Amino acid sequence: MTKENNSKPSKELPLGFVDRQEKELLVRDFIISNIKEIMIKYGFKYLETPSFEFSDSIGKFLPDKERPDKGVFSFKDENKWLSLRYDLTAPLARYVAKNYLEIPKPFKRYQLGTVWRNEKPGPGRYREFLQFDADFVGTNNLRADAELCIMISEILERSGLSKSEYIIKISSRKVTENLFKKINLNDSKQKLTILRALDKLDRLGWESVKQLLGDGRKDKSGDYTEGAKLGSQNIEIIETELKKKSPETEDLLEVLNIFNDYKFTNYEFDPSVIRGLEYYTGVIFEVNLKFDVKNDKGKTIQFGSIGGGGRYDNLVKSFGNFDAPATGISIGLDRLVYALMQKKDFNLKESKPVIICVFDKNLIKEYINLQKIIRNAGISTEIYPGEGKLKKQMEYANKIKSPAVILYGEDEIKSGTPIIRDLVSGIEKSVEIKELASEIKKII
RNA sequence: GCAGCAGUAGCUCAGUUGGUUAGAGCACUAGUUUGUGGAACUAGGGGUCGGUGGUUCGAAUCCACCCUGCUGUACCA
Repeated sequence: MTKENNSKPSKELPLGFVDRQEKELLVRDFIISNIKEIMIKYGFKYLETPSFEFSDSIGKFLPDKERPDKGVFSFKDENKWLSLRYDLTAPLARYVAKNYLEIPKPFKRYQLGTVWRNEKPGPGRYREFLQFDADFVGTNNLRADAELCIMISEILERSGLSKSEYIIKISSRKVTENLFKKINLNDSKQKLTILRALDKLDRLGWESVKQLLGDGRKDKSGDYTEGAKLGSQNIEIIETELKKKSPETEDLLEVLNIFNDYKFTNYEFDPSVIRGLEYYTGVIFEVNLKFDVKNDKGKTIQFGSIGGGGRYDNLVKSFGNFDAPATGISIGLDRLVYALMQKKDFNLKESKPVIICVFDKNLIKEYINLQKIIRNAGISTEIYPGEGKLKKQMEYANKIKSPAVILYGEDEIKSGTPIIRDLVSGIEKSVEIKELASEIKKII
């Protein structure tokens, strides 16, 4: 791939990292501005925490305790290990534990920030991405969980999705706990395997999931996954239980009541929603898109959910002295943007300045004057920033999709009437300087 | 991690029984137009054919290993 000699720096990017261009960034900014507005409306505080944390601050919650560093980027500073954060929830728990006595209880905060994961990237998934989190800390009230779902719907709809294009799937850790009781299962390793299998239901379907609950499954590339080794009777019990269309656990019944009070309907109970396997303790939810997402070659890809969350009542406690139940939601903003851009033409304003052409360097004062007049009128403009002939300047204007060019050579300066060339129609118009700005506005 | 497919110019790709200085379209540069973009025409630059090693008189082409990318799968706190 790299054609450089070893002596030259590589122009390639590390695996899973990407450059992002204006078009995408503008859509992202648009969504962020919606989020901020809605967060203020819902009464959340804005917080920022650093990109790095001590590794054990985020690592002590790793489910795989034998390899605490797997999946994160870390380095050793003096004698301490630091890691780039892999989510915004662990830093929040750390922040709450650190500032517990000062903050209001319950504490509602939202955060926007880049997170990093040292794992294999997939379609629409990178190793560096922007996340949005909103959490309630210090309350058991299930209205918090319900309101998170309602709030995220408002964000999605404000950003351009209709009700038919997304759904909030909701379940509870308690659903699967009851299930394990029913089949008399205590082996925690086996439980984990079962949860992981069920989590794949919407992607793989019942046939494959039953294989994963039993002996194992071979995927279409030929790779084999070991199963949970359940007997067929237990598998059937699981299937019947999970095909139930309405929830039976108390927490979910209450959340559904609250949804009803809010007249919120764009959700569905789905017991196959599992999510982050270890620290969730109660209600869990997932935000799913209901349309196909394609990659840049036009192929439909397995996109998965764009976010989710749930109740994690023991996370803050694990830091030490303070016990605070909590619930929160995370959205992968870059993924949301990626999907949204396929659905909708946002037509947001890119930078497309009117170009003032330079006929002669000695006339630069004249051009600065025009530039000042046009910019003061609130119009994006620039004096051609390079060097070269008029043709080259026109090509530049065309390339950056400039709406118009200002021609002001010796003749025009003599008469004090610059020419505006409309780059879409090609029509040129000679105008008085005092009408310059208003004439440009007619075109753009 | 495992598996399938792929890697030839900036981009999209052509290039089979291995044979001279490796091609096209688009893009780029200059000109046809000493002050006019998007079209056309002319000319030009750009590649140790992902890398290393091997087989051979001779390798983009065959073999081995490695690297990178895409897709699926595992993991995803």
